[in-house]
Amino acid sequence: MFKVRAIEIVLSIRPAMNLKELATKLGLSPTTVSRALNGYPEVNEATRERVMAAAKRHNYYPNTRAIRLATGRAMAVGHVIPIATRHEIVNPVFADFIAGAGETYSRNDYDMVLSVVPDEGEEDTYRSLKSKGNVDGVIVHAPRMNDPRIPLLREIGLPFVVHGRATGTAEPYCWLDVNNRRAFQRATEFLLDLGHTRIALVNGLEFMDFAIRRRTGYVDALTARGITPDPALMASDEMTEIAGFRAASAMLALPNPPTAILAASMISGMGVRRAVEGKGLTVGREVSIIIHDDDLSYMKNGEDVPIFTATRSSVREAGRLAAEMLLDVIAHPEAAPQQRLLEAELIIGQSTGPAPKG
Amino acid sequence: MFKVRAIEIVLSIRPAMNLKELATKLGLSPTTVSRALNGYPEVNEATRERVMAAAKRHNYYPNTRAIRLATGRAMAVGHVIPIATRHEIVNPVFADFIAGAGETYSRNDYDMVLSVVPDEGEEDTYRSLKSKGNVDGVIVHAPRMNDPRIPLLREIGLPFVVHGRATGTAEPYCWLDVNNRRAFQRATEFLLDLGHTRIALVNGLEFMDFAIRRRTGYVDALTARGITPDPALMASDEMTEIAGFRAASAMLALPNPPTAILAASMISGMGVRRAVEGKGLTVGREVSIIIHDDDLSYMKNGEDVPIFTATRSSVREAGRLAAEMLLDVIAHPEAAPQQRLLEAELIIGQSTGPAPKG
DNA sequence: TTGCGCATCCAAAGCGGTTTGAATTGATTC
DNA sequence: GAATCAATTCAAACCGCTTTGGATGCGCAA
Repeated sequence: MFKVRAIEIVLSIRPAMNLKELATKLGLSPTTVSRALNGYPEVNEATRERVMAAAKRHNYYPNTRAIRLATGRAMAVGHVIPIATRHEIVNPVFADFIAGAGETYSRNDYDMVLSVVPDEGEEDTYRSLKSKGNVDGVIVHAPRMNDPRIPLLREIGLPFVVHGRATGTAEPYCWLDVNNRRAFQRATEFLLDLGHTRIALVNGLEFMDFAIRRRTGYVDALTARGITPDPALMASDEMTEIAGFRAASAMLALPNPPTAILAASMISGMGVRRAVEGKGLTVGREVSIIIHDDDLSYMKNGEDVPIFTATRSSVREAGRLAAEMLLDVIAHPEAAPQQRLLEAELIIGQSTGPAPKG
Repeated sequence: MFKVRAIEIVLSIRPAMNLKELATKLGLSPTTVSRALNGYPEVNEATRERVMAAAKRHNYYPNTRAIRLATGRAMAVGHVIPIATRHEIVNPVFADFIAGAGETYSRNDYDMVLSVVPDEGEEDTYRSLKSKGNVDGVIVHAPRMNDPRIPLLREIGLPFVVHGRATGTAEPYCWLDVNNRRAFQRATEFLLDLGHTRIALVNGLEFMDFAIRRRTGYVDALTARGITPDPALMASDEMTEIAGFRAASAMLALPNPPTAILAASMISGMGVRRAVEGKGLTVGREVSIIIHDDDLSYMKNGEDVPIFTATRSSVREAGRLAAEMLLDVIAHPEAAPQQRLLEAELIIGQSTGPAPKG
């Protein structure tokens, strides 16, 4: 009994083999072993193979902490998530973005570190992340108008990529965004082409940059066809089922109700649908609905919910691409800021149809 | 122009002040400065204050990478998220758990590192996390029956805490779980007390441990009152809106339909509600519904959705507590495995009422 | 034969902290 | 007045890797 236990303890306590030990075992210097493993040219191919084999055999893994200190790089990327507001991790869209970004980091041997901090501590977090050297760069989530994080990050010299854009920021910076304006413009045009003229917008909160752009696209499309946007047909609220339900219910109760509704997300779209059906109307006949579909992996349009006509853009893919961009920025800090605009595609589903005859 | 640019570059390139520099500036040895900052007793209080002040003034932050190498601790905790399946990050519940855990880590100056890896790579990930020394411990998510990760982690000696339990694992291990069996037992009893006898269960996938326990609780409660569980009233599927809708619709179409339905989550509960209303029935009168409510921050029962009667247990709080447990295990690796069972509370909402008179 | 270049390999100096083992000093004890 | 002790402080080793600046040996042109 005691004996067995002692052995276990020894086994679990024995530290992992390190470079020096491996080198000794091979009768080589740590320098050569390190170079052999890292693919440097100044080492004999036969030697390299011997080293690689030995490393595998003794399953040697270089200690990440030592590498990080020696190279001066963190090999890690940060995502700072403020709590208290209901718009971040809280938001189911966020999880998919993180999943996408995480795939990229895994492939490149980077760690993804999430910092969950109180709202007011976000700036301090960036500062300390930088000066303590925990990460090589960060992704900025959910930009707002004149977002203070952008000048801050530039000032402290921490590489970053913004997911979305911050209206009002003058200096160029790295970002990756979906063309929200164009997406909602196209969706609106699609409805106009179907003969709709009373088209409503159930938007997200309009201090978020993407919501502003969506409204612009919607308004532009209407205006271009000579239709004056009706404030009664524009709502702005959280993107929840109940908010969608309420906004749509109110609009449908108007003397001159909409025949088509644009919803900001799948969830609010479900609320809109409930409102329409609750009025005894049929979606796609009396009332058309178009949603924006982030292509969430746990809630596929047409799989988990009936097929909505939608402007679709995978937020997970956006996560992958934003992460790639960030790694690139980290590798080439002096390069000009990259910017990338993804286009959403218009998916025709069963929730839209010709405008009902007056 | 050039001048300004040059200054910027110098500013952004100048490395952060380090211990040695600070020590020199103070006319002290690095040893003393380090000790002063870390609260060791063998340093004069006057000196300590001088050091603290200087550190703040020059805003010195110790380099995390160096600390990690020197102390041999990663000061980081891992969460491994397999992709490909639809049950992890993918799952909106997961985000809230992570947020809760993240709060704990922030408070304790630990980093939270998320590894998003392909399903089949999960075991290798744990191995490499351990041998490369990236983390001091991990949280195991979504345990299944006879989960292979538990023996693996024990074997490689990486501290861990399981969120949930793994039926079939013999050796004791650390876990934190909600008493799912009791929660569903109580919910079922509550319905029985209201006079219901045809009670249905719309469960999650039953290879997940929590789903098994919930069914047990449900079956036990029925059996204890002399009611034989009816297989036609038990469904098991993804916890999506559409799955809830389909399962409930099928049950309500039976010759002898249920008068009450237990749903595994808020989302599937919404599907159940849609099915009930779609049949022209009223929730809380003809059909009672009880859901399990994870108290998700982006979807509050009674705020974003009408109030359901529910068994409630905050998954975010679970994240906080599990993280605390893990930090404790890391600090005292030799201690006996901790285990903690959280009780869900029964929230009485508007979705339940007395059984309709036959 | 000498010298140069190339291919290999290695000793040692970092990276920026923590921690061990002593040294220094002034006060206390006998 | 010598020895002892507690309070402070420091020099140096160490954590495990990378990287600089040589060595070493050998083939080959001069």
